[in-house]
Amino acid sequence: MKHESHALSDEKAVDIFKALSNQTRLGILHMLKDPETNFSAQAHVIKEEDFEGGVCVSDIHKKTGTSQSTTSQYLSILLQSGLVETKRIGQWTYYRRNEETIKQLEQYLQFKL
Amino acid sequence: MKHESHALSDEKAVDIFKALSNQTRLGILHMLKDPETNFSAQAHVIKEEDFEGGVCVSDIHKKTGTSQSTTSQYLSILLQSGLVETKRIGQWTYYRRNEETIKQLEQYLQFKL
DNA sequence: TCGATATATCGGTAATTAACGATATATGAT
DNA sequence: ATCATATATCGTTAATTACCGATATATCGA
Repeated sequence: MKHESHALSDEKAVDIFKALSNQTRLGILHMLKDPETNFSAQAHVIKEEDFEGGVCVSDIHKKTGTSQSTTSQYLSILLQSGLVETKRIGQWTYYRRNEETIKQLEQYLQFKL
Repeated sequence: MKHESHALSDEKAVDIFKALSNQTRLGILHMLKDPETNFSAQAHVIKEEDFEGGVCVSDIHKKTGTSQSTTSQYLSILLQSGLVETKRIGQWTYYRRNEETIKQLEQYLQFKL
C-alpha cells in the first residue's frame, strides 16, 4: 500500500521557493529531468544499482559552471528542500529529482497559493 | 480577441520564486485570494471603480505584522515579479493578485520544471 | 598501505535581502 | 493655504546568500 502524499506547509513551501530562487539550482533541476540527453553516455548511472535517473556530483559539476564546492552545496540545498534525493554508490553520490515533492509543489500552487 | 499568455522564461521564474521566498509575502498573496473574508467590510474596495478584489496598502499593512514601509516594499516586490497588479484610486493604492501570472507559474511547474 | 578520485565541509569575502524609522510625495478635506 | 491621511522612497544595520579555495573524509585500485 502506497502512502498518501500530504500537503506542503507554508514553511516548507517557502524553503522550496528559496531553493528554486537561483538560476544554477533551477538549471540542475532542469538537467536532471532528462539525464540521458543532458549527461554523457559514460556517466556513472548504474542501472543494476536501482537508482535510475541518478547522476553523480562531478557530472553535474561539469555542467553548472560553478566550483565543485558550490555544486555540492547547491545539491545539499536542493536535498534539504526535498526537491532531489540521493544515494551513495561506491565513491559516487548520485542525485536525482524527487518527483513526489515536485508534485506536491504543483498541488500547492494550484490549491493553496 | 484575447492575447495568449506566453510561457515564463527561466529568469522570470527565478524572480517569481524569489518573491515567494518569504513568509510575509506569501501570506499577502494568500490573503488577497479571498479579500472578502480576510479584510474588514469597510475596506475601500470600490466596485464602481473596476478593480474588484483590490485591497489598499494600509489594510494589508494591518495584517502583516511588519512596518508600513516594509509592507509597501514587499508589495512592490510582488508587483515587479508580476504576481500582483495595482491601481491608484484617489489617495489609495489597491493591490490584487494577478491570476494570469499565477497561472503561468503553474504551467511552468507542470511543463518546464 | 599508498595514491588517486569523488564528495563534503570549513572559513572566508562580497553581494543581496530583511526590516526598520524617518522623510518625501500625493491626494483629499477644510 | 493648511492639515490629515496614504503610500513610496531613503538611509541604515543585521542577517542571509553566493560563491570561492583549501582541506577533510570516504572509497577504490594497485
